[in-house]
Amino acid sequence: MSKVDRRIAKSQEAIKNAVTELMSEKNIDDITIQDIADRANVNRGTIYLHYTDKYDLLDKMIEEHINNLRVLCRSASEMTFQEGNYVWFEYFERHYVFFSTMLASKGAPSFRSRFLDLVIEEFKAEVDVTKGKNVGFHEDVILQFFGSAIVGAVEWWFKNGMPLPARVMAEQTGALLDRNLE
Amino acid sequence: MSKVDRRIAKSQEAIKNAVTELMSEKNIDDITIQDIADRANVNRGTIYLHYTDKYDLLDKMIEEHINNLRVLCRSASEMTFQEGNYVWFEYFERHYVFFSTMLASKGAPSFRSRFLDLVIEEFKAEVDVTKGKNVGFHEDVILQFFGSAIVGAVEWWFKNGMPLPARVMAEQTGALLDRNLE
DNA sequence: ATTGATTTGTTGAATAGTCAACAAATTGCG
DNA sequence: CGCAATTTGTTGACTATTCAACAAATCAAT
Repeated sequence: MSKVDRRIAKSQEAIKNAVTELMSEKNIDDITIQDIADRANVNRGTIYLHYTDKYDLLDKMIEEHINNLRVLCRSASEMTFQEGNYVWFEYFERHYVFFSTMLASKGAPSFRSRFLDLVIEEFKAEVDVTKGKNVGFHEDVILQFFGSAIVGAVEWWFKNGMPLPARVMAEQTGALLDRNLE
Repeated sequence: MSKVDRRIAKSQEAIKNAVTELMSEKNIDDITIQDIADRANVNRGTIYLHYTDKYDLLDKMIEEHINNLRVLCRSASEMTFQEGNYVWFEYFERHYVFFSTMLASKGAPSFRSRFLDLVIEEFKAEVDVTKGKNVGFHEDVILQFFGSAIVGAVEWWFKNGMPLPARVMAEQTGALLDRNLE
């Protein structure tokens, strides 16, 4: 919580927003540092002050989103799957541009698996899958199975331009998880 | 023209936007410098770096808008009144929050007269009102008459929440001016 | 009027951002 | 391929912004 200098916060915010915008327009490899600087209204040198290169910047952005989701998870640990999922889907909605380009085929190929890892990690922490209706199953099978399921649903949601409200997505995926994991 | 340090431009832009936002929410006298700094996401000291106080800041904003309108006028000097007015009304529309709070009774009482002065000044520069259908009239009477007319129309437009598109306002006021001044 | 709280305007030191210039690396095209 | 143009990453000097601290001014209510 140590107070970050306001200038740093503003510059990084502008830079990250610029990247997400640009990524919805063209492939990451076709984006130059100068493009980012222009869009962010920041001197090119400022970017090097915080990131070693384009990919480091993207990595840090991914890292940050993953971490925000992790925090959301912790704060929602006492909720049902339906409520908890809604918190996630709200976050997705708020960062639509980022997630939809990230999950689109050529955003950052690594993102999908980072995302899946997080989902599974959180399932593992929140649910004891070896009790109840899932006795006898191998834990990793269960986790991989339902982790992939939820990630796939999210992917579908973005690729089809969020055809359902976040609330509905949360309720339906939540219900499916409840039915299988609680 | 590109010699203003980027940081100065960004800070001033943020500060001015913050003020227009805040002015649409409460009276200028109820706005503290800290309010502005918070909204602009800028240190309080930064404001004093550019403006001596709240009212100086507001003055400079007014000055700038008046001047922008003046420049627009020059660049539109070869147009008909209808075309030229459209340029103005587009500018009004783009800065809706500012103009509507400025022309609202409690905005800045001085603004209306500054605005009227500009309109008259530009009429004087663009139109020879003593020729044609206006021979025999006193120039200042004509200028004051039609200056007030256009300012009043703009005022009405803002106070009623821009009930007509800028294009229509420009066409109608433009036609009325053409009929009387050309 | 006397309090206590908020806002103001100013200071000085620390630092983030700017800008221009540079060489090295990469791209792209005939 | 080879060459020109662009992009990259780095540097150093300069300056705008930040932040915390301060006393003075203003406000609000008893």
